[in-house]
This record gives sequence, structure tokens and C-alpha cells, in this order.
Amino acid sequence: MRNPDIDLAELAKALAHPARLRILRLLLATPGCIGGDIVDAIGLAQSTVSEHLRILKAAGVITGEISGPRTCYALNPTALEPLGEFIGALTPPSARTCCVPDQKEIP
Amino acid sequence: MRNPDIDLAELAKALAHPARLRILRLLLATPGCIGGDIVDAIGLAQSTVSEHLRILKAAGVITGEISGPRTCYALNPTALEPLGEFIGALTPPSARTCCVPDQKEIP
DNA sequence: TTCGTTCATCGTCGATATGCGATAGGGTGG
DNA sequence: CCACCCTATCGCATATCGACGATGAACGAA
Repeated sequence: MRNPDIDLAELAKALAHPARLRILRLLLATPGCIGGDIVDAIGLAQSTVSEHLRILKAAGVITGEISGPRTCYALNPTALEPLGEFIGALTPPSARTCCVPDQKEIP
Repeated sequence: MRNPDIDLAELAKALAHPARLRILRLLLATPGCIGGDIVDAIGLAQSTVSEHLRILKAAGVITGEISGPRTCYALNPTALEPLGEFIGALTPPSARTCCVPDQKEIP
């Protein structure tokens, strides 16, 4: 991709919804494989939750493997690293004196 | 606010656009005060850039102080810290062994 | 005061996102 | 094979976003 901002914007867009953030928290707190339990935990319609999962999967933030009759969703930890580095570059050095990840890669 | 996910989603939404990411990069690379130069650098209409600046300011990501005939925009580095911590919690420990910012504050 | 510069706001349009019910697909069990 | 559970997809309605031109408001300079 010629413009990295587009990819970063896609990542940010995937996080730009409370329901999707809730799903990510749920995946973070659940070690194993969860499927329809997400629907009950989120409180939205099954089709709506499925759409949010599709968006997260399209952004690469999560992975969905079919495991028998259900789908196993899990976090893809590396996907958010570029966005994390971008935010880290905007964060002042005073808050990250312990870890400066080469600021020259951002511009 | 009862639900912190809403605030995080607002922050992420502020970053969910290439033009706004470009503006943030520009502010990061420009030490002093910039105003209309942003319009030329972004390549969009002045009203469109003003709208993006309004969104960023509403999210608290930037500050805009009126300095004479122009407005001085600057980064507000602390605004993105909650989102950065959230992403850090989703990022695997292997990628941040140098700086673990107390993961228990996220849930 | 009058002009020019700079930025914010308004109205509008098309595009996109969000939510739901209904429906189809696919695998497991009986 | 058939029925059941889980998931994905399809339409559709509403809401929000993104972009622009035009207009308005504030300030400094002449």
C-alpha cells in the first residue's frame, strides 16, 4: 500500500465502536475459544455481533477458525502494533522514557 | 461516564481517517504553531480541514488556541494514553517486554 | 474605517456505517 | 435421513460521515 495512513485508519476504524472494544476485551479475558457466548455477553442481535466480528476479522485484529460446529475467535496480537507505535509516537517522551521504539519510522 | 468503551471508541474514531492521521503527523513534525499551512499540506478544501480539526479537538487529541489572526494547533499528548494502554493490553508481552504499564488497569 | 487574511460554520449531497429480522449454509447428533 | 444448533449472509431502514462551496466572524494592517 502506498499510503500507510490508510492502513492505520482501517485499524483505528475497527476499534471505533464500543461493541467491538467489548468483544476485544472479552477475547482478551477468555483464554480459550468462544463463539455464540459473545452474543449473550454483548447484548446485541446475533447478526449484528457477527457483522462486528467480520469487521474485526477483516482488519486482521482477530482470527476466526472453524472448530467443528462453532467458530473459534482469538486475538491477533501483532495486528495492532503499527497503531500502537503511532500512538506511542504522539505520546510525549515523559510518559514512555522506558521504551522509545525508534521514532524515525513514523514520518 | 459509566462505560469507558465509549470514550475509547471516540478516541479511535478520531484516528479513523487518513486525513486526520496526516494532520497529527504534521503537528508532530512541526514544533511551533501552524494554521492554514495544514490546508496546503493535506490537499483538501479549507472547510474540510477545519472540520477534521474540529473532530480532533472535540476528541481532545489536539488543542487550538487563537493567536492573533490565526489559530495555533498543537498536540495534546496525554489524550491518547488510554487508547495506547488498551492497545498495549492487546499486544502480546513478547513485543513489549521493555515497558509493561501495569496491565491490571485495563479491564 | 476599510480592506485582506484566516478560520469557523451552514447547507447539501453522496457514501458509508449500524442495527435488526429473516434466511441460508454447514456440521453434529439422533 | 432429519432435526437441531451455530454461524454467516441478505435486505432494508435509519443514522452518521466526508467533502465541498458559500457565507459569516474576528483580527491586523494600511
